[in-house]
Amino acid sequence: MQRMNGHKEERDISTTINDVLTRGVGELIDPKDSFKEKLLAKAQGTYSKDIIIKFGVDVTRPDIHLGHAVVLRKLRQFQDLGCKIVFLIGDFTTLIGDPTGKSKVRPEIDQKEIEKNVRTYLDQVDKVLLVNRDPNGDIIDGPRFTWMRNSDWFYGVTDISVEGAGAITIENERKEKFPVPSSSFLAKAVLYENTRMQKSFLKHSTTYGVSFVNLLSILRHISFAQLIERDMFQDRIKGGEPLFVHEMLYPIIQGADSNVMADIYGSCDLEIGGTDQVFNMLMGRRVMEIAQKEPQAVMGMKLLVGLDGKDKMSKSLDNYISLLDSPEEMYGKVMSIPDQAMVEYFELATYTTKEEIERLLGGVTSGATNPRDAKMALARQIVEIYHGRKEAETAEKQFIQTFQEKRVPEDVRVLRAKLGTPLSEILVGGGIIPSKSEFRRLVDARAIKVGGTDALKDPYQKFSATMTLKIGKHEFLRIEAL
RNA sequence: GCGUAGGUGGCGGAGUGGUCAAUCGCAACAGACUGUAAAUCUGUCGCCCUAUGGGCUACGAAGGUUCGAAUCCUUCCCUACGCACCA
Repeated sequence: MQRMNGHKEERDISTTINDVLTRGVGELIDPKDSFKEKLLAKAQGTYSKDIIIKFGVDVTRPDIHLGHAVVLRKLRQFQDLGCKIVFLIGDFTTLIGDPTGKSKVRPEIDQKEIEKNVRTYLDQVDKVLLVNRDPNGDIIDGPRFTWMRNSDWFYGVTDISVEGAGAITIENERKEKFPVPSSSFLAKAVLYENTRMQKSFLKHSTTYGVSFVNLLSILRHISFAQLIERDMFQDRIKGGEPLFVHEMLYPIIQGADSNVMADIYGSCDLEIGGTDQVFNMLMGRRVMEIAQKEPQAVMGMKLLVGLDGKDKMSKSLDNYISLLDSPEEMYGKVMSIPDQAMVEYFELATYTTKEEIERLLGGVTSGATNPRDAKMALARQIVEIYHGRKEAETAEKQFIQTFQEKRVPEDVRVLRAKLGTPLSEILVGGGIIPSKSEFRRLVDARAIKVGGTDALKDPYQKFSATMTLKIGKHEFLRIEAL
């Protein structure tokens, strides 16, 4: 009996693992299935080491959107299989700068901005992942999750400056204070975010530093041809566009990250990212091989298209659904995607089984199901994942009332203003409309409706009594007296 | 280092002394139609001003010529391509 049960479980685990390794996966590089075997062994309790999974975070845009969530949700599945996720915050790489950006920002300012972004980013993580936080809400090193930043090893001590001489001090058990020289490693640790530098890293700091010499010894194994074989680089060269050396170095630096992580955690078993990151992640394999370590497996997740149904979801194209969006916003945004994008959204953004997806979309093709209803099911499910069932139902109800029955929603944003203030001023001041010129255009286009029905015609109209405005397609707003 | 071609609005790309806030395409926004889908059609698309008009800021940067400059001159910065240098 027991033996049969054991068999059954084994098969279940194996199916689960297969599913985790395929669903939503665009590319998986795992020669000889060595990573898969680790997963199996872990599930069976025969693998005692941690399975470390690296995810590189770009902190230039801290909002997590549904596209990122595709990867995060995959990471969650790995957590459930017993793996440890390590976020590698690419703050150093970000700081070197995106060459397409025109502005030359001062590093100190940049560093602050990055710091803020790191916070924002990490604050959202537990929408999907299992993390441990201390009473202050800061993420602490846990069995299933931790994070680190590559500036920890790419900065040299000489890169550190201190505001005001002797600003940094340490205190011993006898409450005696000692100034810390700004050039010391400790000062660096204190300076950098005051601070959570990985304890394990601090202990071994000196051994993991990525010195210029070390970097060069890696570089001498990688040829120019290997680097520029990347599509993106080829396109640029053919297009007569500039390609800077540091950009070519990016993949290698990312690879060095994997290598350092393997030093710190004992291994770096898998790196996950979008399919657009596969080249970079493969470079991690290469660097690890050069350093004579077991190379990481690489998993490239399919890229989720944005609301336009064409380009990949990204903040810069403003075609994204943020995890911080309200249930109503989220629901509405999902409804606005083109029908063709539905399959992909089901596969990448929900837990709906393959069979269920096929059934639903089969119904749409045959005409038995209204595409709208399939999409509503999709929207409901996505909202449910991030906000819960109740919120999802409310959002759906409100969507129906607002857009199918054309009623003004009950809880809308409220702006308060003094009586007699021109509406234009209130809306621009409240950040609803970017400029007064834009306000005038909207008025001319009859795009602002009072009470949801009558178009506002007078651009100079002043605020006289509580009113509800509909601006454009989906912006509702109430103005109340101050 | 030398030479050639360039640097214009979110992107592509016109314009080479006044009629240029800058043709056009894409993107975006709004209206109509709809399922807040797609497609289509129409309008808008630097900022400010109670405006069929006026003002301000902008064509890599800084100066200059001119009544007047995105357009001419000078210097500087940046990019691509070629040559040279170096092997």
